Amino acid sequence: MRLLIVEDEKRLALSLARGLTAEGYAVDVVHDGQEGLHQASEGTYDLVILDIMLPGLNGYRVCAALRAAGHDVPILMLTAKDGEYDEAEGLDTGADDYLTKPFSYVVLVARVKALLRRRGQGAGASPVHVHGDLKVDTAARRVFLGDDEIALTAKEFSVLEQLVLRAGEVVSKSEILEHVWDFAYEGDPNIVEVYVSTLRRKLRAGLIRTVRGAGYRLETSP
Amino acid sequence: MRLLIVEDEKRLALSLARGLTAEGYAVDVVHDGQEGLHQASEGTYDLVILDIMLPGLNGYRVCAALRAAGHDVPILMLTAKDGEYDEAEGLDTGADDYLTKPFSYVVLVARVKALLRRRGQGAGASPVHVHGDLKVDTAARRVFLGDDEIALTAKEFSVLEQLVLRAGEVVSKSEILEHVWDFAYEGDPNIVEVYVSTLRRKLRAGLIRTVRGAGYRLETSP
DNA sequence: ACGGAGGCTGAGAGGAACCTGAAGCCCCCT
DNA sequence: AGGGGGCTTCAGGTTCCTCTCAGCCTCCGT
Repeated sequence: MRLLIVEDEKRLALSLARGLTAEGYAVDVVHDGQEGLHQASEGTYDLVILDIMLPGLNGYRVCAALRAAGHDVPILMLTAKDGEYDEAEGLDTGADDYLTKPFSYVVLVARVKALLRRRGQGAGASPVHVHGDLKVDTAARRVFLGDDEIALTAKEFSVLEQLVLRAGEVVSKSEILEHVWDFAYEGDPNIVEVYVSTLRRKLRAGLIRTVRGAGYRLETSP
Repeated sequence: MRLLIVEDEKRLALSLARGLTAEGYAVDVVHDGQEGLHQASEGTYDLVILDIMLPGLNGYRVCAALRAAGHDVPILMLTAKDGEYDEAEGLDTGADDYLTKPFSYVVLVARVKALLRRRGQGAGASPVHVHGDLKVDTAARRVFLGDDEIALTAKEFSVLEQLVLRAGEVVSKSEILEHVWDFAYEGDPNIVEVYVSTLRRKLRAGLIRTVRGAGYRLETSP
């Protein structure tokens, strides 16, 4: 993880750099806005820590210029004293977060980690199950086949979920019934077949294999 | 954000609860120390407001017991008259802040916010959430869509906040109810739908997606 | 090859889940 | 005490799920 610190107070910059290096990040430091913009534009950083009061080009400008150029690197703004930071302007220019000096070192590290985590969260944090080109995100309740999102109803999703959770194993119809419906379900057990049929049509025929007399199995390898 | 008020003066408790509810917090009230300890031990509160003079078990005891049990929820102590509060004892038992009655409403709210903010920082939570052109600042309780600030009421904001905090995931109606209203909420669950409807009108229709049979999901990518 | 059990699937009735405009209530401010 | 804003309830309307049913297909044992 590479961080860029744009901060003109050399003592502070150095101390931050030292600390963040100790946390395991690769840290570069520049001392004015112009240089900061130039460096950050390389697009090789995972996060930019940006002071607002800077010689040359102030933090807002740097931030706005980066966004205008299409960079979506996370930006953490630093502001000298309470009130200096104009929240609306900060948000407008596209900063992701801000910290008011003086801040504790612990807080800074926490924010940096939070921003990096948030950024990396596109797919990582939620329980996502992948089997071949099938991707099932149980937190978002979304299903992808290759690049296409497949729209499933609540029951359809729940049935698929049962199969995915035990991918490669045979799951019996009664197990699916008990988990997706109720233990007390009184209806036609055929309902499971109906949903499997729908899933095959919406996804791909070969994905859910029937094991006669036993149940269904989600294929794990193509 | 869920708050617990432990206060035996019913009039005061009620008035605090009312005001804090208006600020957008979910508030529960209990009237004696025993019950307060019990409730707070559930660990579902983000902050506890604790009177010192209480029937059953006084505030110091409740506070100490909570800390002894490993709970680090922020605690704001209330004390009847100047001098009653023994600062050393309060700090010893692990309170985070205290207020001397009579206090103004504004001061109370400010302290509550400060404690919650402080906690949020330590945990690495960041107050600004950006998803596409939607920007939500949970500390300032402000919302921007593109360049325009959107005026939201307390409840509207709280509902949106729940969705933003888990952007991309499905949040069920009952989860929203429990966090924004109370566990004890007896009203029509349809209230959530009403607020979602309002948010869609004030923000943009496509932003909050209904996941039938499951809940709502804030869209993260266009 | 044949029969039967197990499995598949299209169609449609019925209803659950959801949306939203309207109206009442309550609190607070003037 | 009047008015306004926010919160909540309610009910009508709409969408689209769910489940049943019935006929057909497939597999397997004899």
